[in-house]
Amino acid sequence: MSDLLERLRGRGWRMTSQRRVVAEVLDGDHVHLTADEVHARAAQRLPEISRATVYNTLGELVSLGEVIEVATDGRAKRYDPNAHHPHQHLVCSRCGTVRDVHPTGDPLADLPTAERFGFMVSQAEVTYRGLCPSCA
Amino acid sequence: MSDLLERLRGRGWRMTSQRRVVAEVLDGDHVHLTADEVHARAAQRLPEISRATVYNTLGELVSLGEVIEVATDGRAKRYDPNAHHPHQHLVCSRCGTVRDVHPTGDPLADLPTAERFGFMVSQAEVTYRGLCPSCA
DNA sequence: TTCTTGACTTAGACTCCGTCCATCGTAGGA
DNA sequence: TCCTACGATGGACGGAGTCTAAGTCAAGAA
Ligand SMILES: [Mn+2]
Ligand SMILES: [Mn+2]
Ligand SMILES: [Zn+2]
Ligand SMILES: [Zn+2]
Repeated sequence: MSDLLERLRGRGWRMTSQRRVVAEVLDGDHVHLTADEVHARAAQRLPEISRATVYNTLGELVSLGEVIEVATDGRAKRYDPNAHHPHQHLVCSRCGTVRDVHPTGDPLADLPTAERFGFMVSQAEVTYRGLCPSCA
Repeated sequence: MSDLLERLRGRGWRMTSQRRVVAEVLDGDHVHLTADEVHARAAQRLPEISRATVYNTLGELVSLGEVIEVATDGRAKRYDPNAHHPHQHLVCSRCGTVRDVHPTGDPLADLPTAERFGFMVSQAEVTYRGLCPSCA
């Protein structure tokens, strides 16, 4: 993640303290924070950072492919910096905990042409649901 | 779907005109309406039906397993009466159109025990994304 | 049939998540 | 050092969904 800042600079980003702090908050694996959680953690280091800036920065990171947006069912989207190792998610249906998982097999290959209805299918997203050890 | 009303009566539901109309609107396969679309169609037959009642009825149908809730990424949830034939969804990333699809293979079987982290995994939901013929 | 009652419906206020906008500030090149 | 276009700010705004208090009515009892 330390080289994320380098990659962004290389793409012509102005390096502001706000963007630096958001990138720092997203450091690490198995991080799946909501925008407001990112904002809260960023605000510990940079108290006056605004929600709008967090949303803007997250949106930019997503469209650069540096962060993945994970939509979880009615609640706020989560932002996942683990964008360079494709994976799927296992979600606890009770408490909402999210884990990265790596299933075998390619779900895209499991969708026959006859079942594509002329769509240009580009992505298959698998969400496993169940009860986590603490909730079971 | 005609026997849906029977099943509901059997479960002790009061049969109101509002519930009847919502059930009628959801009749058919490949129906994936938002709550507001359900409300609009229901209001053609029963002009004074309220949004709250539509939400209540849809929620009840979901928890009875008669309708499936399909969360599509930031937009409004869609309600799918095709609950008794398991299937997955193909979503247009541009216009949001939803199609039912039937992939081969079982994604649950593709998740090794070592990748389950002690969860009691009970469900795998696959969302295929791409551009529909009109959007491509 | 009429009565009774609690389940159901309603309108609108409210919450949550996210976007937009006008204005201000500043990173970084000249 | 100065300039300016890019970025930050906060507050208004919007869509989707929930909640509540008051009114209505389905359906069983008599
Ligand atoms: Mn992840
Ligand atoms: Mn469907
Ligand atoms: Zn849990
Ligand atoms: Zn489309």
